[in-house]
Amino acid sequence: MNVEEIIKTETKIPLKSRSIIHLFLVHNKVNDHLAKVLKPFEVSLQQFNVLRILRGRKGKPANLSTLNERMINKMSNTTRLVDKLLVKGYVDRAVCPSNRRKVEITITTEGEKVLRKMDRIIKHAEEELVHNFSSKELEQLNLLLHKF
Amino acid sequence: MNVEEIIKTETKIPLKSRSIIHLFLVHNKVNDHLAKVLKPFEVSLQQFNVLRILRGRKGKPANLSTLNERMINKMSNTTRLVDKLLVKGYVDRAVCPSNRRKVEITITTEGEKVLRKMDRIIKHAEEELVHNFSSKELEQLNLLLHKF
DNA sequence: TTTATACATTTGTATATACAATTATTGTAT
DNA sequence: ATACAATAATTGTATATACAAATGTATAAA
Repeated sequence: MNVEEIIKTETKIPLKSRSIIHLFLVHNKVNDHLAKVLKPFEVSLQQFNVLRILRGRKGKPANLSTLNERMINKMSNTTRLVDKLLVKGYVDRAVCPSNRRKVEITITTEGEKVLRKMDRIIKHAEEELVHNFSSKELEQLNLLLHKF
Repeated sequence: MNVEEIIKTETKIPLKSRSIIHLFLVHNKVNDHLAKVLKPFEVSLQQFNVLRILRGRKGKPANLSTLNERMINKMSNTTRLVDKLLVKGYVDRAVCPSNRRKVEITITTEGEKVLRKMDRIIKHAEEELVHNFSSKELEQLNLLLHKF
């Protein structure tokens, strides 16, 4: 993935800008690919992440704020995201009895079922995406990303 | 930027997934920051990129397909993006005389003027974002991103 | 108790984007 | 010249998102 070639510029880009453009290009590639493999399930990457978070809570319900905290893309409208999962039957939503301002969101067994299917596909996609990397290189990448 | 801390999980994430999540987190941070510094100009990062591409053509007009090619986020609706720049007076649009299917988009002097202002701000923002990196580390990051 | 403040979520609005369908123009084969 | 395919851009539709404002509930102060 050569940056200059992809964005079709003849001029050499300064290192700092180049790094950031490179980051965007790679993110787009990864994002597009993951979105594509989730397409058959008719869920977005965001929705998939919400389901994963809910499963990670092992039955303990999550309210919207905690959900938001754990999400990769902090977004303001988690309400509508959960709505989508609700109509698909993948999550339940109930008013929290101890604090009626809050809502309690849990994953349904149906949600867990499709999530297991998605897991396999996503795992495979991730492996494809990083197939050029050795473990050592991935460790190195994480160290560098950590500097941002 | 510790991944597990940010997404608030106790369980250790496998290296491959961790790398991808890390990539997303960093991208979000960078994207948010750049969008924020462009906010006062009321242009999106995408619009800024279009202006930069047009300037790079040094007067030579660009049509929508070439514009699309050079954009970081390939998007289907460049038309509407250019519309926004048009109402701001930053670009001109004309039908290509030699091939009336095409349009010719050029940056206006007003567009160039604001672009120069944005350049300074973006340069500064980029330097802030990578301030923890040495040149050598940035080179290394680029090499690793190249593997995607 | 009333009032104010903080909290948690929802809703409204504008913009962004993905994808498909449509329009207009050009090139080409017969 | 006509028909058909290819190209370039635009439009329609559904969904996504950012941001601000509004709603409803709980807590604290006077």
